This record gives sequence, C-alpha cells and structure tokens, in this order.
Amino acid sequence: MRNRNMKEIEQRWRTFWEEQGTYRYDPSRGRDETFVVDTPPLTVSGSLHIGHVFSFTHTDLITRYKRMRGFNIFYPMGWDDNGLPTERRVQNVYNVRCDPSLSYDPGLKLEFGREGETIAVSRRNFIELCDGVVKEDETKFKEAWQQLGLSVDWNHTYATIDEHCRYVSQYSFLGVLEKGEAELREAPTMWDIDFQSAVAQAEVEDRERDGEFHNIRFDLEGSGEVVVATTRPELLPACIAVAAHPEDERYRALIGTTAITPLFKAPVPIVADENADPTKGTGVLMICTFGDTADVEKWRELGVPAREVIGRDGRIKSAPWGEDHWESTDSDSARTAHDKLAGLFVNQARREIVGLLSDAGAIVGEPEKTRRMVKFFEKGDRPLEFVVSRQWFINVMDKKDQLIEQGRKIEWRPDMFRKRYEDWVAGLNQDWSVARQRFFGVPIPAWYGIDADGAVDYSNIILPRKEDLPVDPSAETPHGFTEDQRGAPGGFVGDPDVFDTWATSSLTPVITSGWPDDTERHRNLYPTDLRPQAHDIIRTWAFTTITRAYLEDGSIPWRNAAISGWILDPDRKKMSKSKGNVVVPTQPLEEFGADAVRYWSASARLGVDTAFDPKVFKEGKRLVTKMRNAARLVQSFEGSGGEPTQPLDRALIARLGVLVENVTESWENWDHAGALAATESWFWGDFCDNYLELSKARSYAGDPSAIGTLRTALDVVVRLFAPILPYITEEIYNAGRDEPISVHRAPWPSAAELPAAEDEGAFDAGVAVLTQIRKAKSEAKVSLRVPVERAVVRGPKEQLDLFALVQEEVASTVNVQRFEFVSDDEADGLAVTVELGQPEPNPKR
RNA sequence: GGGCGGUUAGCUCAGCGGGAGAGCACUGCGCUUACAACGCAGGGGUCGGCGGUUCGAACCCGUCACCGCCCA
Repeated sequence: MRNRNMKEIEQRWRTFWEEQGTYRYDPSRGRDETFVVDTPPLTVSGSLHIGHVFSFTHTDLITRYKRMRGFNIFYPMGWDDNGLPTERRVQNVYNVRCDPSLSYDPGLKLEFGREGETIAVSRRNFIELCDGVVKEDETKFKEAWQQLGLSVDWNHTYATIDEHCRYVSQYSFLGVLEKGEAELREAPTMWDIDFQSAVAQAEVEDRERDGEFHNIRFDLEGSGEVVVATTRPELLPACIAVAAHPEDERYRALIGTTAITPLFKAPVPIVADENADPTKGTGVLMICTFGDTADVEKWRELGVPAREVIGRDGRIKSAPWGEDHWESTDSDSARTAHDKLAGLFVNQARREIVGLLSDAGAIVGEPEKTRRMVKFFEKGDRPLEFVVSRQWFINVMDKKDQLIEQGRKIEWRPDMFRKRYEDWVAGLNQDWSVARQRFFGVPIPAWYGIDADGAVDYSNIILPRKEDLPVDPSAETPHGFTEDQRGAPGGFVGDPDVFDTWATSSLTPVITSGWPDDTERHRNLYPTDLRPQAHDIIRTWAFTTITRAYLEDGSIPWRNAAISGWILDPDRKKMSKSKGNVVVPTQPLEEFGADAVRYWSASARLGVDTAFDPKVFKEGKRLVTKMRNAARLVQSFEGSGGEPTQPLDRALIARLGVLVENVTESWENWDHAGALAATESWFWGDFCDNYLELSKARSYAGDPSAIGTLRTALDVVVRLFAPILPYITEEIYNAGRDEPISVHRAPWPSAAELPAAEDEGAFDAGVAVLTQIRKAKSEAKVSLRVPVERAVVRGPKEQLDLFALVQEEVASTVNVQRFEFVSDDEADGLAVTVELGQPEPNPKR
C-alpha cells in the first residue's frame, strides 16, 4: 500500500523535475559558478547491477549538494556502447559472427534470440545489429537512472559510438599523431587468440595456473651440457638464448659461450639475466620469442631477429629451418621436428614436444609441478600470446614521471587511490596499444598507400582532412583518391581496425565540453570538477584520461577524482556475472523505493568496499516513513508560528545550527556518509524522540514559539536530507504549497539563516530527566501514560536551574504531577527517583 | 615477492589521543491524540595478537597473524 504511494510520489516528482527543467545546465553562467561532472559512460552490455547504482548515486549526492550550494550543474550522461561487450551480446542474441569479407545485405532481418546455425554477416550488417541492441539498452538504462532520481541533464547525453564521439576521438588521435606521440609499429604485442585482437596492458590480468617445469638438456658448443628448466617447452624452436643469473656461481663460467638447442640444433648464446631466479628450476631459462614481457625486453637487448612460432590463431606456425635467421647445425632434423608441431595449438604442441625431447633423450628427470602466473585478456578464456603485429601505439613509457606529476595535481578522494594510480603508472612496461582488430568501434582514421608492386606501404600513411571527420576508412575514400583505387597498385587501403574503447572514453571530459570547435563552451566546462569512478578502472579510465589531457595541452582533466568502492556479495567476493552473484537494482527499487536505495548507497563512504546487505534498504525505508510521519505532525499544526522564545525551542534551534555546520563540513570533505549519519541521528534523536514529544503540549495548544520552531527545524532538516532522499524531501517541502518549488533548487541551509538562539544545557537536562522517567516506567512495566505523583530530581544547583527551564515540558510529556528538587553539588549529574501513581482508566477501552 | 586497505557487539558498519557507538538481530514493556513497517527500555564487545610512546591508546609507533584489493 505504502509502496504504491511511494511509487506515485516518485512518478509525480520525476515528471515535475522534467517539466521544470530542475536539473538543466545554464550555459550563460560562468565557469567559477559551474560544477562540472565527468560522468562515467556506462558499458551498455545488457544489465545494470547494484554496484552501478551505488557509485552513480555517490555522484548524484555531491552534485545535488553543489546544486543547493548555488552551483550551475553540468551533469551529462554517457553510454559506452562500442567495444567487445556489445559485439559479444550481438553475437549471442542474434547468433551471428562478423565476416568483413562479406558484402552488405541491405535486407538482412534477424530475429532477437535466434537459434540454429551461426550466420556470418558483413561488417556493416554487424555494426547495424550492434547499433540496434545498444539503442534498446540505453532506453532501459535511462529509465533505471531516472527512477533512481539521478539529477542528470538528459539534454547532454552522448554515446561513445555516436558521430560526435567518433569525431572527437579521431580528431584527438590525429592531434596526438601530429605531435609525434602516436606511432604505427610492428612489434610483439599481447594477443588474444579467441578475439583475434591485440590487447593493452591495462586489459590484462594474471591468473594462477598449474604448470610443469621440464628440464631440457642443451649441448654446449664443443662439449658439455646445460640443463634448462621451462614451463613452456613448446617455445623451444623460438629459443634465441639461454640465461642464468650473473651471480649464480654454477653457471658463471658458461656466460658468453654457446649452447645448442635439442631437436632444432640451433646455436644460442648463454647470457646473464637478472630475471633468472637461481632457486627456480635449474636456474637456467630459455629466452624465446615470445613467452612473456621479459622475453620481449631481452630480445630487444639482444638485437637479434625474432623466431615467431605462434600464429594469431594460437597454432604453431611452420618455420624455414636453415634459412635466414633460422640457423641450425642440422636443418633436416630441425625441419622434421618442427613439422610435427606445426598446426598444433600451444597446449597440444607442449605435449608433443615433450614426447619428442624424451625420445631424443633430452629430458632430464621428471617434470616438476608448479603454480605459475599466466597472462589473460580480462575478458578472455585462453592465455594471451605475444605475436608480432603492426599496431598503433600512443607513447606513454617516456612520460611516466610527468603522468605521475599530473596525478599529484588532482585531489583523489580518498587520497589512497592516488598511490594506486602512481603505482600503476610506475609499473607500465609498454606503450599504450590503442588499435583493436574488431568491428564495432571508432575506426582508426588512416589509410595506407599501395606501391607500384601492389604491396601495402605502411610508411605511407594517408590521413583524412580534419573537415572530413569522422571517417570510416573501410568505406570512405581518402581525399585525392577515387574508390576504384582501393587495393590497386598506386592506390590505398583503409586501416581495418577500430580504437580500443578506452581510446575514446579517455576523452569524456572533452566529448561533453564542445572541444575542439566550441571554444567558449569548452572554456566553461573544462577541466571538469569531478571524475567519479570505481577503483578497478584507475588503471584504465583514470590513467588514459589523464594521459590524453596531458598529451593534448598539458592540463589535468578534473580537479577531483571521487572513487567509489565495490559492492561485494555477502561472502565478500566481487559481484560478477560469471559468478552468478549479481544483484539487479530493479527489485530493491520496487520493494524499498528509490530513496531507500539511495540511503543505502549514501551510507557507505567513498572508496570503501561494502558487503551487500539488504537490511540497509530497510533502514532507509524506515527513515523515509519516519520523515513522512514527522512531517505530517508538524504540518498539522495551524498557523505559521513565531520566533522561538521558550528555552527548549531556542535550545533546539541552537543545536540545529550546530548540526547544519557539521553536516556542511562533512559535505565539503566529500563525506556524504558522515553527513547522512549526523542528519539522521539529529532528526531521529533530538527532533523526533525528544523535541517533538517535549513540545507537543504547547504545539497542540497553538504556541507560536513551538510551532515556529517545528516548522523551521523541519524545513532545515528536509533540505539537509534533500541530496540523499530527493523524493520524500520534495514531497514534504511542497506539502501545502499551491505552486510547487523544488527543494533541489532551494538554498543549502546555513546556521546564519536561523534565529539567533543559545543552548546552555536545558535541552540535555530535560532529556536526561525524561529518559530516566521513561526508564523507571519501563522497568516498572507500566505504560508511559501512568502518572508520576512525585519525581525527585537531585543534582548540582546549576543543572537543576537548567532543568527548571524545561520542567513543564517534561512534566506534560511523561505525566509528572509534581517535581521536587534536591540540590547536591557533589552529584555528577541529574538523578531522578519517581513515585508512580495508579494507571488512569483508558478512555478508549 | 612489492604496494595499499582492512580486522570494533551475532550481522553490516561508524568512531581514529581522554565516556566503546549506530542500525539490524535478541530480551522486556507499551496500541502515549505523527509513526506497531512504531515507541520506550535492556542484555551483549579485555576495539585481531604482542611490544612500545603517553598521565592516558580502539585511535600514534613497531611487529606478527589473518582477510581483501592492486601490481609483479
């Protein structure tokens, strides 16, 4: 019943806010009175979970506070729709795969949730399907955000795949390229064999896997042998050196000599390497092209050509043993061995080569079980491989110090996340790989020339003119060429790749600011005031955004980074779809209402991971109900009331002033949880439990001082709660108003607006006596209405005098017929003894 | 292995140099003219262990243990 009521309230005020434009940004106001939010573009991948609600509410809280402080709020909304999550979803719901070699089918109609055989579709058809799915999801998400009461200005909405974002993304990239900070490089890159794409360091995670150390005997040139330990024997054909720690006495003499690989008989140098751990395996390891980042580094140091053995499909490639840099002292047996591996997947090849080595007597002892860390694409299922490919990189390795310095100019809230950022930047080991060999994304704006022989000349990069952006090089022709030159000698070929999602979402502060064309708007909106995000994407979103801003003009993109924690399941595990422990917000929003869900979010401090606990929703709902009831009582008294003249009323106002100051300070310190706790405790304790009860007799009698105090207190406390509970506060604020005015545009309360008043201790004295009488009745197991014939209050004279100021209110609240005071200056506080009378007959019964 | 957090009542969490707290759960009482989806009251914790600084430590320092996250 009340649920439906709350739902009606939510619906009514949502409509009101939209009609009134309560949350609209005013472009005519200057930068210093504007508060700009850099909203996270939410990944549109099908479902919203409670963690999103949590962190987005945090953003809305501070935004609403700032709005009431008089700021002109710029609070846009973004959707991150390009990228893998959308492609995956489209592949699943339509059961298709993208085949760029196919041509566009304008009549393609596919049923949502289609079963049966997987259909291959053209790139353009695939993108159209992605566009469709994304539109639907955006509508659903928008509905959820509005229900939650986010004070977003929906006139400023962007999607990372829309034309404007493609424009900004490509424009910015061309600028980075012009500055010489983007490069096309053929280099070993981490590669996901399932998604068939390069991935960046930020998207990689280590997972622990079982492995086995195999001890492999290498002959030494001349005579002798050395035993190499490896968990990846299938990389033996790619071995370009073996390494031991320079301090390892056992092998020191071998450094600088040459070993011969078994099976392939390739001569390889024995080198010193700090990375070789003498305690692991035999202490001697293989350097291969490429097993890991350390191999890549060592390979660069050695300056020898790579022997690539793993293909983009994850299978072993064939190799021209005996030719070029595939030297072997016995090419025939090398070819024979290699032929047995070619075409196998990595793990198959591992078993195969162990057998071959074993047959050749090159295995020493039994394999030793081990746990090892293996690199995976965070969304991938099979280990990453390093493959040599041509990729676009943005230079970051040479800017670590500057990027750390940029991070220090930003206020991180809480501050510990600055450290997280700095550690990530300091630990970078490769430049930022921005190209993805995918389909649904912002195309890389480049073509490459084709020379007279028909070969692509990657050094001849053809760029679009800025006025032609955004472009799709696969479908559009570069300026000065004609479409029939595509793929022809002397012609061009389009870069088939798209940007990684982060390459575009790193630009969110300028996507919304009007950059680069609307400079006036940009000046008013950049840098932004607030970057809200969760801590897991500091290495991606925060890092890439700081990087892009630095590369563009040396600026910091935002003044404050407010970092939300995670919502964990009750076992303190991160919620994730794959674990099946995700809570969707629909049910809590329906059952408890938006204000209660927001209360739950607001009760957690920034940066703190919190276990999901639905009891807090209940608590929030209880507070909402309490407010409605208290407001109903206050608003039921006639008249507007007057100035507080009674000691109790003046004390309440004084205490309210202290509360306002404390709560304001909490907000200024980005501590919404502290603000909520203080307001709630004052409202529930001082106001409802004590003041409301103590003042009742006077209020019912129409005392202007009491009624004025009630109205003032309610008005202020409603505004204090407004950022957190936007619906119920709007409802109370406007009760009885003919023309509604939004509380969310009302000024934030200040102590100065309150009538001057003092609290010398009468309130506490009254409450102390009140509590003791309540307790006495409770212990006597009688109703609070039972009269007290005589109550003796003993205590220091000073406190008795204070109590005397409010004794009538206490007497009427707990039905005391006569107070007696005993002065005792030795006493610690006020002590009350009561003599109870007979219960009055209850007229209702 | 390095870094960063955390460990406070049965649960979820505040407090961060001078009274050990809130909500929920539990117990008792009470339909008191805003509220029984409520009110009033109560029980329950050597604030992870051990050292140290201090007149005084949950709070500062050191150390250990366990949990989580980030990175190797």
